[in-house]
Amino acid sequence: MKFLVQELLAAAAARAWPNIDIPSAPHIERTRDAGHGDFASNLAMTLTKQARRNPREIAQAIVDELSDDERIARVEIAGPGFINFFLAPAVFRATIDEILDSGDQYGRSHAGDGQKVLIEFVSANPTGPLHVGHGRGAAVGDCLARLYEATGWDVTREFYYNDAGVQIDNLAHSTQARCRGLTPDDAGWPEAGYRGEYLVAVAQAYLARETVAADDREVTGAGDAEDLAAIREFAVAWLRREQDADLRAFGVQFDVYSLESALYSEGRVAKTVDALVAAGHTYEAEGALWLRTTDYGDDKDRVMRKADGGFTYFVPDVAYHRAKWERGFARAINEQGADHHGTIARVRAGLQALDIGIPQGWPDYVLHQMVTVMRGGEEVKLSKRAGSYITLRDLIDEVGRDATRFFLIARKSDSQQTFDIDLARSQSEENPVYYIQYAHARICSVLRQLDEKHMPFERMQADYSRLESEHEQRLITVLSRFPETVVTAAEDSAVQTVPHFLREVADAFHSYYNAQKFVIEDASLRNARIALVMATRQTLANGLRLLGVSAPEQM
RNA sequence: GCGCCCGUAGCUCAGCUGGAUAGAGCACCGGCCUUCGAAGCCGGGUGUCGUAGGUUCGAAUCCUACCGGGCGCACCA
Repeated sequence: MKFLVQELLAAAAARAWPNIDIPSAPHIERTRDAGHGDFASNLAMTLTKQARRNPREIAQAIVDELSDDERIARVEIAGPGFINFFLAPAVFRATIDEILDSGDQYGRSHAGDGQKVLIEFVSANPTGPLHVGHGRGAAVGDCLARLYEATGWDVTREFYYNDAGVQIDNLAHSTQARCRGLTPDDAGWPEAGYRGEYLVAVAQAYLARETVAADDREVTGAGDAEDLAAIREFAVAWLRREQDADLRAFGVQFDVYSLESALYSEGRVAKTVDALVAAGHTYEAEGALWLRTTDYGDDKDRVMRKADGGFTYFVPDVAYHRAKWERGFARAINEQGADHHGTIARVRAGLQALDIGIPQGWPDYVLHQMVTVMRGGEEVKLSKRAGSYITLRDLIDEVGRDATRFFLIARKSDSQQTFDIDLARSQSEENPVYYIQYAHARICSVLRQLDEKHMPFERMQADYSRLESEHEQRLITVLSRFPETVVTAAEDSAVQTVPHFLREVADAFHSYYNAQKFVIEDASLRNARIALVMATRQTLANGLRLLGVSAPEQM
């Protein structure tokens, strides 16, 4: 609906002012005040400089060129030069049919035009269970993926991890110590080893020669406490399996797993270094090989090859992203914790220095800020080494998958968040997710009632013109905003706008529910109301699906 | 010290590609179940939009400085 007004306006403006650059999608917004119509545009005001006229004159010229369209009832020029559009009531009512006809496709669009986008998220190294921060990444990343799918993109969900570095060595040594029956405070426990109890189970399974299968690997324990390489393989597979299980319980799955070790074994790291040297952006100093990332906006140059001959982690990062580019992803989004923001500038700089045509701002980053967990009125510290922290699994078990996902998505990802477990549990009824799910369940209940009373829905009988109450108008208007909400949420990576929107839908519906009856004799009115309510149910279900939250038929 | 993010009602947060009187929820008070589910609805008030400047016809929104909080600033990953 918004897009319709936008098109008409752009066309009229182009006719009125052929010599001026008119944006193809001029700024249009929903009005807050019904007296200002349904949509308003400030286009005329933005053209004052170019047109050298006052905004009201410009607006008048545009309005004069607006083509007649039965869907637009009236256009007004108001205030300093706003163009206000009043839509024909039939347009709003047509939304109901549009939703019912589209079904689970309502809200989907083709803006992405089938282009490939790679969304990398979670990417936790397999050294321990996933914690709440990973949960936020999983919720946000998966929601982004769903938003991109809904707007016509060909989405790949990817998980990148390191199975061979220093941290994994540490994991192997810690597991080996557990195999030998050591505990963290014993003599001989590896320095800075992972102290978590979870490694006891890993050690036992390894010694018992169990087979573990993660989504991307399968390993059988060798049972030999002296074989560090075998322990490493086994521990990685075990923890990957745990992560996969937790993610699956959270409703998140990946299409591709990428290994840092593969970048080495496939020669991509070496190739990247060679390419950077060949491009002339490197120099040797203090025994190390440096990349002049400052040429590309980084605040200092970065070491690529250390004095000891090893590469810094920055090199595989660049090699990895180069591979993403070469795989054909003109758009790539990295969802990660804000504590990694320092790597953004240097990864992009490294990609620029390759001189292979990668755009400056590629890839995109969506960062999420820290989640502080509160329990019993106290902050729970996230210390992996001490082994005491709230895992994603704990949260799912305690507050449920739906509430956890909803909660982690409901606020802007670049704001810090406090997750109060006690609050989420004890007041779970007041959690907004239930408010929305309840609206859905309530509608299903109404439909069941009608079924029992043998009042089947007959769309041909519905007279939408009888949906005149304020509640009905408001509900229809809110529902009509869904498609543009999805587009904007995807474009801006603003996942929190979806839960917000759903809150409004539920709000409009609950008010309506309390004000009007649906099980009534008057068939033309009844069917119209049922149509509206069914459209509401569909919109709620589609919106909840974007969040990965269930839409229950009863609660 | 440098960089990034945040600072909106008592609390938790929307709104931020500038727009017409700044919005929700929670909490608090008072109503509403013989009628489609009260996990609901209706009514009641709350703001120096961190501070100070600047740009603009117009600033919570953009710019600058400062204050406060968080996170980064390795030849660790």
